[in-house]
Amino acid sequence: MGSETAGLEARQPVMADVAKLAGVSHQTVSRVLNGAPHVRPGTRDRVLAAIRELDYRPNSAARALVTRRSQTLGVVSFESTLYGPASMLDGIERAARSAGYFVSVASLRSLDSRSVQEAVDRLRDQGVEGIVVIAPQTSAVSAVAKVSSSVPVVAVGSGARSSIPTVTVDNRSGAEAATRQLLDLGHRTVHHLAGPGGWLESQDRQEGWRRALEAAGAPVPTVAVGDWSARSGYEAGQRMARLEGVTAVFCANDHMALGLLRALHESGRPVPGDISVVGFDDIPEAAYFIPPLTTVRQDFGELGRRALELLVAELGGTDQPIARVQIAPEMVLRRSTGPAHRG
Amino acid sequence: MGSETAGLEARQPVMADVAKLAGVSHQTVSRVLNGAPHVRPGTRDRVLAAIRELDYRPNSAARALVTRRSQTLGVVSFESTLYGPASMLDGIERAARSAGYFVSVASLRSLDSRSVQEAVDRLRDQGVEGIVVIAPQTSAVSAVAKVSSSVPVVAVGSGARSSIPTVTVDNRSGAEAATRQLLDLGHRTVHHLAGPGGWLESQDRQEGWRRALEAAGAPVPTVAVGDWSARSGYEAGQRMARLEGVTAVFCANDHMALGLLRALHESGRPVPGDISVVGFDDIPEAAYFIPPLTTVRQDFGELGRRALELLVAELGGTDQPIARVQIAPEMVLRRSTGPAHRG
DNA sequence: ACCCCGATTGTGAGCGTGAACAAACGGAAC
DNA sequence: GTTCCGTTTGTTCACGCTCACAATCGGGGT
Repeated sequence: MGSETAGLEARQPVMADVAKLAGVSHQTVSRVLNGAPHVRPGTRDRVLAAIRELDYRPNSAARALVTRRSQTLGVVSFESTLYGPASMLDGIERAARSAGYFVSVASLRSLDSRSVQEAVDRLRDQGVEGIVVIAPQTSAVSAVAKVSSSVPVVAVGSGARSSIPTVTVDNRSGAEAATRQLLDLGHRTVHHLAGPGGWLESQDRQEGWRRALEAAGAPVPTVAVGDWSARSGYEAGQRMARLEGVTAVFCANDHMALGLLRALHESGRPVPGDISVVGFDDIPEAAYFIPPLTTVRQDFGELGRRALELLVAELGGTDQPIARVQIAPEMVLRRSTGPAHRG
Repeated sequence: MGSETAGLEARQPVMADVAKLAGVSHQTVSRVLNGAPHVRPGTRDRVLAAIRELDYRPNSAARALVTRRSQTLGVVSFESTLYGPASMLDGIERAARSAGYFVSVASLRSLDSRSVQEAVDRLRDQGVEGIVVIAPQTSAVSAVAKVSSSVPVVAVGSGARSSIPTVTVDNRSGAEAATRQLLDLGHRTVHHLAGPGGWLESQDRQEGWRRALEAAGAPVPTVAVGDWSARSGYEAGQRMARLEGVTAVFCANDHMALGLLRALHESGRPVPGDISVVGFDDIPEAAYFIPPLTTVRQDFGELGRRALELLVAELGGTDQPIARVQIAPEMVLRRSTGPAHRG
């Protein structure tokens, strides 16, 4: 039976069907599909015609089974709702596509090690060939480093001091540039609204800020700490507005800067007339804050792309040393910064 | 050879290895793994122990090959960098996970039909069982409807008048509520900054706005058109600031509202003193605009979740009629709206 | 005319799993 | 003690593809 059972519901055509229609063996079809050499052009054409006619599509599971390659990469991401992570994911996906890979995502509920473990396991169960982790928190990265058995892993957006390859923006030099920029405008010192503890970005940006101040011989004020949210920036801003001698603030990200701007506005402290503000990230909205925000741009898409390149290289086989790619951020000057008032 | 070749690099253990270690047949291992009945508890325990000892993980490709189910769903998304799409993706992923599916993403370069076709094909080649499309533009949705052969498709975020199941926010009633809100505050009429043509959201929100005006017997001003970006909102705002008689503006999204707020600010038109502004979406930043933005909240995560539920139901088999889920949006009152000034 | 070699095509095996069927087991009913 | 039936386990096959190898074809050299 089989061939003559012209069942009404035609099952998906398989390679053998194409072969029969083209009058060749299934192996020849396979050769055409995989671009193998030694196929006579005429034969190839007949096979391709048969493929089109049947609308045949190779079964990826069967292929994966025999080649042991799923053509799939996994992405673990944490707050994928935010602009940064979302952009990195986007960059990763595009790069993966052009490298011939599919992308499967697993988002993290929380940042504890168990949750990371779970996400990575999930992806491994699916048979991904490699994993990109978008999880900028110290704990997540170290959790991943522990887990990384048997599947290559690359961290992106952070994790510069872990045992796995990473791609990040140079947070330290970005923060330094921002701080120096303010000092150059004549500010005696620069206050800092940092990100939450445990995030490498927070640490690095804070360190860059501190270093710039010290290099200039400026006093180092107490650090305010937020949680990246506009709300936390707002609250910090209310506190700072009451402080004496604050003329410049470097915020660890644009969202907190947004909240800070509003708090200063409501407290009657004009920006930049009274206080200058700098952010970090350059989210698309930053140019439309009131006033437009001077900030440090990171190219998240590029980060994602580079991370994927790194992963693909690693998959390539020749195991190179653990790579640490750092991308230089770029200062974007807008109207939230100005010269220190003579005071 | 084979069994005695204790190769240094141990290959991934397979079911047979587990079976041998546990002293059972591979089929029994399979039964344990799939929770099949009729396995003696003692046997199950031995198998589980063997699985743990070898750190065995089932080969998903082999399973997919034989069951013809990949346990994978695809997501096609367009501007996945924006808050809305990113949140929907997040919601989809979470829901998929708890339904036992993996999620594979394919982002669109552009919104033409060819590009959509390409993305869908890509996912089908990967063997996804169903697809969620996050692509709120008319053309994309209709392209998908054409393509949807052989794989169930659900559209989310838009597409309320297509031939495929959809999950959306009720844009019309949201826009109506926003407009009515402004009219109730005493404004003679409400101007509208619409989204770009070709987007269903734009159309529906504009229609809701118009309907509310007509219901109140208010004049219907010319519509300004933006492209969702803050920049376009800014430009529209500059134009509106020069117009006579503008006391209230309903923007089709929060980003444009942000730009509009800045333009009004720079033109010396206080909000809400001179002009009231309402947005749509309630992005997390909206509460920290200057002034905080009154807007219409959509729960993007919920949209994603519902879309996935719909898709899973469709996969369930019993083909139900084409579903149209609409979620009610919610007005969020903040300080960007106030009573019309007398005069 | 015959042999050799590269180009081209076909054949068979096996990837790791689940499904169908068969076999073995063990207790209850007679 | 025998029969019957439900529980438990094993055997065999197929899923659709790629890989290794064998077979065939065809032209150039001798």
